[in-house]
Amino acid sequence: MIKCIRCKKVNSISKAGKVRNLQRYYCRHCNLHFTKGPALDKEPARKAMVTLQDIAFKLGLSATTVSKALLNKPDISEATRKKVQELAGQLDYRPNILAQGLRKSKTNVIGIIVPELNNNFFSSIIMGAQEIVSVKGFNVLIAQSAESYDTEVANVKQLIANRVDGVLISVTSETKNFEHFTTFGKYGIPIVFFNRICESIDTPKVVVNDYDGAFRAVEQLIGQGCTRIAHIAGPNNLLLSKKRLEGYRDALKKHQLPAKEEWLVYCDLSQENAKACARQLLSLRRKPDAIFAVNDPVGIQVILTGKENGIRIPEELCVIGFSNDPVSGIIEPGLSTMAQPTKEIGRAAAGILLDMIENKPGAAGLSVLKIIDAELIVRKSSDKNYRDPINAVRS
Amino acid sequence: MIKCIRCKKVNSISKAGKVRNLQRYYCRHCNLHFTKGPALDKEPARKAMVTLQDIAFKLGLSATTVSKALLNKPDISEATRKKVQELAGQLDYRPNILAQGLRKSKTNVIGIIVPELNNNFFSSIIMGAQEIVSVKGFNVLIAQSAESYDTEVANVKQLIANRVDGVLISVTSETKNFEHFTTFGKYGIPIVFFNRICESIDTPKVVVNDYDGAFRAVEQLIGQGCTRIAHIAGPNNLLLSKKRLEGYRDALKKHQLPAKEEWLVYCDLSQENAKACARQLLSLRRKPDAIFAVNDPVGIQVILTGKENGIRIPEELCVIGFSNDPVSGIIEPGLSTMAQPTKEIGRAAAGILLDMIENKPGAAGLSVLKIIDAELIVRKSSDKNYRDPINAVRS
DNA sequence: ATGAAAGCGCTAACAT
DNA sequence: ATGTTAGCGCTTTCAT
Repeated sequence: MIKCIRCKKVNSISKAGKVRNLQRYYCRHCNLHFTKGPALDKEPARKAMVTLQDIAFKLGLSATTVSKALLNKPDISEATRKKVQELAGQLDYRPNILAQGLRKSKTNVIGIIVPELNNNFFSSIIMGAQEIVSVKGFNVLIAQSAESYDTEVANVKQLIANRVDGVLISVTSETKNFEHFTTFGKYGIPIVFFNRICESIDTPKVVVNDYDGAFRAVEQLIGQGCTRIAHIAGPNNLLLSKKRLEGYRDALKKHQLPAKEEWLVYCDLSQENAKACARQLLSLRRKPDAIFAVNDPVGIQVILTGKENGIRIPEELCVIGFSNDPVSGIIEPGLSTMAQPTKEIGRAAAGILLDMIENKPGAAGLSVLKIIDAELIVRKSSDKNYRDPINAVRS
Repeated sequence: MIKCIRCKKVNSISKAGKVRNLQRYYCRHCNLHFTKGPALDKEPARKAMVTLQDIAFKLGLSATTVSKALLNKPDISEATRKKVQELAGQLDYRPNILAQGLRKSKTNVIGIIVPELNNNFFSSIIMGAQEIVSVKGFNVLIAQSAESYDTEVANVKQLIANRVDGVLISVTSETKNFEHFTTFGKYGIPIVFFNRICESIDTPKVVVNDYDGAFRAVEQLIGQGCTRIAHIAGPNNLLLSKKRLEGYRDALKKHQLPAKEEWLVYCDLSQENAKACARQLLSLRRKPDAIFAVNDPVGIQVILTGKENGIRIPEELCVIGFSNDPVSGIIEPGLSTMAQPTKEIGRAAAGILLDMIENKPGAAGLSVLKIIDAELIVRKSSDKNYRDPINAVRS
């Protein structure tokens, strides 16, 4: 009797043709096709991994000698070293990382905690970090907090259980208590914060110059003649929100522009809430003529909402964001923004973390703050003189 | 003398204020701020991880008994079990995953090989997979092939060296030889292909119905009255490219529309090449009145290129893509597409992989093909009757 | 119901 | 220059 390999049911199975000479079946319960193979030779030829012992045995040496030879220790004869390395190559020997880790209390794995993997900003940073650590033989374990404090606490436990050698962290938008991160410290696991950092923990941090970036963004709007400039800020517990808000306020102050209470709204960074914030600002009696959004996804919602309400951008409303999401270059009008060099942030954070992992002793008791400049990118959304490309005029 | 903790230089250091009562320094060479802490109590209070031994000792038991109690083995008295579990909870005991793995030859880690992390389609699939495997206590190791065959081969080695228990794979657009994947089989590591699958390896696969999706996409264009329908296909070694091409051809055939040679171009899926393909099609003397793009990123380049050339979409040119990238709903005009349920793909592939990992014996010698339907989403790019939202008319 | 012993694969300390 | 011993933390026989 043929059973579904998923649900084990028998009566939902029907034959479904043949594939490469094997009878194919279909389980309508699971919506699953599967093939019953020729039992694959019973003993599945499952090659065991090659170990030091294997090599030692074949060469009539001890495992120790082989280990030393492979690690290029000085007290091994050239001849032996060569023999060993050659055979290891032939057999495609890979040291068992678990055994190594167990022995050395070092896993060669770093963890990364990000709010959301599914987000260009964070995935790019991860790529940058991976680039750096992989050349040193480190693997990356990614943990997603999904912007949830509870999940973030669980992430910490997960990474500790995995005995990671170090962790890169960008905190949740709802994290106000940072107690859980100190657990890493207790176990001597170094951590580096990036982007969304925790001020109160004395450990290295990598950020862009949020204050300066915001300041310049707002000055760009001012340069367009905007005088009623609103700001959709991020959650107040995020330092970057505070810094960008500060930059916004100081830019207005410098140019003696009003900073009306009603022109400042806080957003939890969710798409829905961003839209709500945009609606709120755009339905004001004393409507702003420009909006500085705490980040691009929010800025994009502003543009979308503006368009839905028939507001002409940039003529009636200038918009600028922060981060330079790829969508910003595609949406129409293009969203001006302060670009963050994501790969570089990832690389910098990873570099510092590796330093800490490698110079354990020296690294204790010092804290680094690496500040990377953001770059202004002006697109149509905040450029009243913007001319559409010539060849598009025809349309 | 204060040295930079990065470059170790002494003469590029200047004082830079105080932070939380600590002297802050700045290295102009590295553009780095750092603080010299109070040496953090010399012995950094670095708590060692709690082990079975620790618990056993405190309770006057053997490690064996503690292990059994924690694993809920039947031959332990209720009283002991309770005592042990309580203390373990108090001490926040976490079994050492490496030791467990070494002992059981099982790491509880699955690998995922994707072309690019920085891509909504793949990152969403990873999220779906992670969701499923994490509840069973598995971790995910992500390897990026960067669309490079050589990197993919390296990824395989990396994952094997990490002794992963199973692997989810979506192959590179340039992978023609699948030899390297058989290495997993040799070591008894189960693999599941998704999306970009390898036909020739007898192992489970999860895909959307590419043929049917393409067929319906093209029929949608035909329903708009388009008769000169072009296709930007994917690399020919990808099965999904072939299937979508087939669906395209059959839809044309069914409706007795011409399938001109010059209306079919192949794209390597890079943004630059996509743009080039779009240009090529749009500069034809006998210009197509519709383009079916193998995926959304390519479709987006078609729209962008069309707009650059003053071609009105959808009036002069209809466009449809595949996958439903978030950008497709934002670009103007909105890009019609066949949506792929990414999370579901990830979940399905992960579920099958876990089955294989858990029923090692039963799983050998059978192969599953799970086909998920794509869903047609019509947006303005292929809807000649599209009406802009009423409240936008004002603009 | 409990524990002693062995061993997963590796490496560092200590002989020889 | 090579090998012996021991142990990282855990689980699995196999006693008791």
